Amino acid sequence: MDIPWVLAWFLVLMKWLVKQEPSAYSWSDFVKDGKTSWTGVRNYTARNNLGKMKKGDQVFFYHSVEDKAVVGIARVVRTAYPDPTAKEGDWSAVDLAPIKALARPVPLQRIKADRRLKNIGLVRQGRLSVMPLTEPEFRTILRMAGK
DNA sequence: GCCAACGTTGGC
DNA sequence: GCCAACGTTGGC
Repeated sequence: MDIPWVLAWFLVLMKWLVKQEPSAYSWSDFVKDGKTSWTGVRNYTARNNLGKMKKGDQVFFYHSVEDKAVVGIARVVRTAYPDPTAKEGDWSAVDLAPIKALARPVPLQRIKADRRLKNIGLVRQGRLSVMPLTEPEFRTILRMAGK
């Protein structure tokens, strides 16, 4: 049986979450730019996750330190390429573009309080800056944001 | 290859 | 500002 190509494509898309300190680069900076290259990742696990991103994947934008909340959704517009800001070493960047801000940002506190989200990197590995989310995890956060 | 020392991130 | 968690570095 053939799967319609639209559905097939939907099934392979992955979900991600990236962290950024808003004092360094905020969601509003991102919206103003319309697109950005996600450079500066210097952690192997995070870099490997960047490498798995596919064009069209959806990515939550999380504000660390000051806000501690998921504030928006972006999409991958260019897959991994060598990070131009890396003077040495094998580091990667991707290009992201904003889709939309969440109606209500989802604070870390609420994420931690939800049993369905207890396995996400944000909770289990606090320092990881680029992490995958399962489809249910992604939808749970989306629902918490109130459509 | 082990592990102590050190550096960084990020929540509290 | 503190500190836990984690990653990296470098001496042995």
